[in-house]
Amino acid sequence: MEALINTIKSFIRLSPEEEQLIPPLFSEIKLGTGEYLLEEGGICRVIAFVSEGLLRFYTNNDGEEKTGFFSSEHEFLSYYPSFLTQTVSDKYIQALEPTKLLVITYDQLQDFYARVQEGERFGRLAIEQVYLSAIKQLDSFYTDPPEKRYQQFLDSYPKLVQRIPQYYIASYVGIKPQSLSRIRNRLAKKH
Amino acid sequence: MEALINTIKSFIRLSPEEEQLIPPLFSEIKLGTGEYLLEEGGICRVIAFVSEGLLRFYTNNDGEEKTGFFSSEHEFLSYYPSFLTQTVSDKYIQALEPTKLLVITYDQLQDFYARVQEGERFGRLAIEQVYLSAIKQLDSFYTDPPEKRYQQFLDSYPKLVQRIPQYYIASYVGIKPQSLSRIRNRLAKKH
DNA sequence: CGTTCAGTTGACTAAGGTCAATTCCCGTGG
DNA sequence: CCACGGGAATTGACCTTAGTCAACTGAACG
Repeated sequence: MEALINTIKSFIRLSPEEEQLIPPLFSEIKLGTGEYLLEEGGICRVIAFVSEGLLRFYTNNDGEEKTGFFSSEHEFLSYYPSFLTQTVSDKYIQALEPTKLLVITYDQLQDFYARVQEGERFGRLAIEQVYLSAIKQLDSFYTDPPEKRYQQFLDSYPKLVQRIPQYYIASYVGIKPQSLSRIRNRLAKKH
Repeated sequence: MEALINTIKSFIRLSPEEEQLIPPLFSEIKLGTGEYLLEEGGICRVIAFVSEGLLRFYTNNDGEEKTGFFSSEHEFLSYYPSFLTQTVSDKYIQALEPTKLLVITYDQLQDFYARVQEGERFGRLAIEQVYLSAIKQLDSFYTDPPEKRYQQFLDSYPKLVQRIPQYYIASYVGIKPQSLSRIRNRLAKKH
């Protein structure tokens, strides 16, 4: 909870009274490995703050899974297209490790917006952050070949590499596990 | 200007007094075909509302242009990663037709946020919109082959197709003009 | 009528996908 | 302690599709 408040404070100012407001608005959820925060056909009812653990966001197209991103400690996580409009989603958010989350519901977030001076501002800044990283990904998909995307993943998340099975990384990069294996082979030979 | 105010009103409520505030905050810019709203090495200093015309957003990677999106009448347009942080960008926004824009600068937008009751809310909702469409594009890049992406472009922007040269459409779809030509050929033979 | 440039077409290349066999790793049970 | 089972990862042969290079067509414009 302390990490959550500090993270919020890195976006906006919080008066001591406002700080008191925060804990009751969030509740803790625990997920075991393989359990879901969001499943196909469900609505993403919360924004989650990861206190502990690791999750992946993915879609299932005709039996083929595509991983959009991974979220680990001290990151906010949601599927905004479903959360913002409170409509049914076709995406999944799954824990890859035993995970602890602090979650806020849509209604409680509206409450936060109403009662915290710079609440709306926080909402805007937070979504800006998420938006910027989505753009960055989109950009990389447009311009970078799989090999470069893999290397960027290694560079950006060196600590996560050991925690994530290779076939999930492949699906994040946008290729099959076999192809990632060949790319790794090629890269290894370069050194 | 009327179209702009109506578009803002589709997001938030505006009191009559607040409505008066809007026009002075925006200024009109005209661009001829081929002229730029944003060039590489520049900072995106405004958010623009397209009153008339058509623009494309693109990057230049080693002499190869990649088109991110097109914007036409009554759409908001900016390159947020540069605008939000007011940092140098490596992207271009170029008019494909004679174009009229209503633009608001970063400072004037902060003014708007401060003086309009639901201003921050508008900022949040607006960026949410932009974010959702970015996600949709990202999703389509992950999952759809070029052929499908082309058909979706035809379906989504039937009116724009005649206004945009094919090689820009190819670069939007993510392939070379030659490949798009072959895809069009294949599709034509199906009917 | 010739220049120019978008668009098409053809031959060939490169890179990821597919299918299948094999190896590696790790945990379980005899 | 070792043998086995199962999923992950690798490797090989072949396929599919976009990229590349280049020639050609066709329409617009002076």
